Amino acid sequence: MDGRTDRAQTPAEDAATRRRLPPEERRQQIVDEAVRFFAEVGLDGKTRDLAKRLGVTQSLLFNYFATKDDLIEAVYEKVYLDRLSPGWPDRLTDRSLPLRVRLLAFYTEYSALIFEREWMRIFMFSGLAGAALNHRYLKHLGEVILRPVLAETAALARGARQPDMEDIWNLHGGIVYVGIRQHIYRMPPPDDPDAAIARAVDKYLSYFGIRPED
Amino acid sequence: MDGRTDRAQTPAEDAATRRRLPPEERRQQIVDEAVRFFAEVGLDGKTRDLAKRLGVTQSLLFNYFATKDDLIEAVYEKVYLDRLSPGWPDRLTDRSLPLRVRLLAFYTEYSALIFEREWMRIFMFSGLAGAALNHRYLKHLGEVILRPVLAETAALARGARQPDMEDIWNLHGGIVYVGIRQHIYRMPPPDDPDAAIARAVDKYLSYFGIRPED
DNA sequence: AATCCTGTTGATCATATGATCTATAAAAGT
DNA sequence: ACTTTTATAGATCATATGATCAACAGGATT
Repeated sequence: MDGRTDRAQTPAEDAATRRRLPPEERRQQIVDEAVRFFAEVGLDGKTRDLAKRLGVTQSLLFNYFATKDDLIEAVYEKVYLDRLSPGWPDRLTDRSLPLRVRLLAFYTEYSALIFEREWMRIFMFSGLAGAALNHRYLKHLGEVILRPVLAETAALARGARQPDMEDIWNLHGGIVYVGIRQHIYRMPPPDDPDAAIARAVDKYLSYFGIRPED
Repeated sequence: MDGRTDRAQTPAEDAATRRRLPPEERRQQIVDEAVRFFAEVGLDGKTRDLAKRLGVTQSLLFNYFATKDDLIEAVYEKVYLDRLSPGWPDRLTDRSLPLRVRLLAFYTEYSALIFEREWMRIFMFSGLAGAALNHRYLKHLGEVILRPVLAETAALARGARQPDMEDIWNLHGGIVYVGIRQHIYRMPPPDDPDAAIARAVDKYLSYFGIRPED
């Protein structure tokens, strides 16, 4: 043995992760790590494994969350909340700008938010589990984003072709699928995701005879 | 108590599920039910619950599969196998037919195969779990379906616009997303899925200046 | 420096879960 | 009818897992 005393603050322990944190801070720390953890291994991840990652006892988790389900609920809220900015409906319907510009702005920002491993995977896990928040989110998305997009498209569409909701879902799905490929199936991302999005939007608009400057 | 003897073949037991089946038959029965079961509850479904569904002891499962992972592997094989018919590459590149006809035929048949709850959910669960078969399938799909579609599109594209692989993935993703919405997120299906597919294909073709008769 | 509050640990419980093994009984062979 | 074979059940094991609780110790207050 070397001369070091062994009453040590174990050197393996992260210096930044000091013990005895204020409750709110600890709670956030737990939720943050839980998001990463459950996103990786799925919602059946074990509390002991999560605790190990946190460098904390498994029993501590139950000091902050009465049950594992409560913890998962907190993960859902952390992940789902503020993912749909309240400003978008207005911006999507701001007819002082061409629809193309509006759609590109929306999907560029939105994809930056959702093409993220944690979000994509938690969303998928929770969807498969039939979580209520998942349904609410999709309903909300349909109402505040997709339906306005439909209305804007219909207003500008020229020719006999009129969009229906299925067309909007197709646009949306084609774009979201980029993130699914990357984060769920772990395929390599496109060279230029923004370019891919732009082409998807252009394909969509041109199908309804809407020009870039419309 | 009533007068019935209790040595009964329990009336609850399904008459069709007679005991002591020939091994191959029993094995298939187990895999078939396992597909439904794991598709519903996820790959962390418990062997005891599966056995209960089968009206069989939990220990019997381990007579047919050494481990639970082996059973899941059998589920994967059952589900993944024969999902990509070997005839499609030839049919997709058969230039005696318009590309539109070929694409519609493919996606109509393909969607009939994959817009199925068991497939969709097992595919997603296995993708999230990082299963090797999932990667292989997607690689295969890219090689035998999407790449030929790219080549066919490129051959017919008029104007400056040339398709790249991302465009094909976008077409594909937009269509597959119909199934994801329906079976993963449990949203109501489109009124007419085939019509939705046709519009997706038409949108795609028209973007590259390909006419229906090309 | 002594005291108090409470965030954290360590031991532990009850149950769940994958897996094993022997006894049973259904069918096939003779 | 008797024997043999083997598919299946039932009991059981070892470990994993969510959850509980008393005891400890960090750090603020006095």
